[in-house]
Amino acid sequence: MLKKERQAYIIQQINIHNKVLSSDLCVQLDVSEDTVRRDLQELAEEGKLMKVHGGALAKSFHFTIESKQVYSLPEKKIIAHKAIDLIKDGMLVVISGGTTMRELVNMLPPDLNATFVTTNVPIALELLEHPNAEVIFLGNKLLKSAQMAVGAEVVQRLGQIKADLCLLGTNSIDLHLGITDLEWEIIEVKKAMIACAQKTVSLAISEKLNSSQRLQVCPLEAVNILITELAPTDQRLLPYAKRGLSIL
Amino acid sequence: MLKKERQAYIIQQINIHNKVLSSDLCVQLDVSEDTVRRDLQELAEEGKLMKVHGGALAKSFHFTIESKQVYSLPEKKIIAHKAIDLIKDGMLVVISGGTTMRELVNMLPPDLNATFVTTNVPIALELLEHPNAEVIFLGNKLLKSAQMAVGAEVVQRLGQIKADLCLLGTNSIDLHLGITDLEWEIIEVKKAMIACAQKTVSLAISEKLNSSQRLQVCPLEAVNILITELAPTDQRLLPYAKRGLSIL
DNA sequence: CAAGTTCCCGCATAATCACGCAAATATTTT
DNA sequence: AAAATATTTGCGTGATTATGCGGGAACTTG
Repeated sequence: MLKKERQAYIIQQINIHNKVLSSDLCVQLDVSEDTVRRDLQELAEEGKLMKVHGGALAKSFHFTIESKQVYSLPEKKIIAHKAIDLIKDGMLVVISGGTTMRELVNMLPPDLNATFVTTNVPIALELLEHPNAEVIFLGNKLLKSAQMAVGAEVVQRLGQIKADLCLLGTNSIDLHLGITDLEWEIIEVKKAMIACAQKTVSLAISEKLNSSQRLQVCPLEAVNILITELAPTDQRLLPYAKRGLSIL
Repeated sequence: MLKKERQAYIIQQINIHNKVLSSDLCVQLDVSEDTVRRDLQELAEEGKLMKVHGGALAKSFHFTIESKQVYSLPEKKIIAHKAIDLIKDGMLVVISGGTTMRELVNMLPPDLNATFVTTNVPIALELLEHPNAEVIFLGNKLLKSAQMAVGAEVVQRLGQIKADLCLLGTNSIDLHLGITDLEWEIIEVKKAMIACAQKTVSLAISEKLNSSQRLQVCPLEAVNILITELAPTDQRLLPYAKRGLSIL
């Protein structure tokens, strides 16, 4: 096999998977690791990839990683961390949008092998960076304000899914109305998300507690788990625990 | 055996296998390696192949080795600008992915009132920034390498659409196979895009001209308009014009 | 911090290449 | 047709390139 061929193969792999491992390549290409490393180095010098310990990454991959880290409130990280523990290999997870959710996707362990269903464009993009996640985007008309797909199509297709988990970014939650939101079209989708999942998890910063908007997504009883940045024993969470929610 | 014969044979082998080894050729042609090397050098000077250490590669091979462009080239801006003129108020436009297309979306005039259909996540995100564009994302399983939705669902839903324009980011186009691409799933979607639109526009940097990949998206005749960064009168575009494509 | 990878460096080997020259072949001129 | 000229080819030689291997440094991970 010619050197250029090898290098073309490497680039191809990079374009598909966003990364390559030297150890994989030297088996696939049937050459020594040194040769692979030399190839990677050359390609790196030509600016076609980014060499890292153990292999190489697509250049674009690195950029998106660097350009993240902008919207990271420490509270959101805590919440995201708690929620990630709920996701196990093989699960089908429906997730909504929001910056907390983006943080969560960002922090997903790379070896996690789960399938994610979403209607939110930035979330989908973030999920695509994950090496092992399978991503399903339920599309239709996109709502600009929420950067997500909405409408009957989406609701209908959600109805055809049986998910293990529904992770809901939550704008407002209180004891009377449960989860509420602003726009009719968003509510319809969130309702469908909750309906199709076995367990519903609400992710909310503590400041969103005890606030409400006009339209109800679901009553408090429809939520199984509530995650905030607070300790589960915090005073403010007590009323929610009494209503039967698990607090994390 | 005559020199011309030998060289014709070499070209033939290149066309079949996309590569030749000097060592193979000197056995097959029963000449010394020097002769083979001299032939390859000549053919390389004529631009008919690409000489590398140990043999030669098809010219088209050169393109598969190019990695994703991260920054937008000025050529892409020229192309985007030409394409934008084709989009009028009230149109339904199907658009594929790629950096050129992203450039295009970015440059859309803010007062344009059109509807866009896409299956590409970054494009959708970009379109959402536009104040007046209506965006429809056809979703399903997402393909990581292309950051786009693929599969039967998408193809089927494209079939239900009647679009005015299909803007195709083009990886490879040549006179023989028309538009070609790398992955099967991408081709299926692009085919459906072309089928549902009244006019198909191919956007391609001139370096993509006369290159081909393994899988055919559509024959040249299915393309109505070809846009490159070159002047429409450029020599390199003449053969395409003769085949009935409008050149912009 | 300790084990296991991965990396880097220099060297040995083998393949490939470039160059000059002379023999063979083709082309042109006389 | 013979001679002169030009082109092509093969081979020898030495330079260049590609690759694998060993050993020690550097990094990763638990």
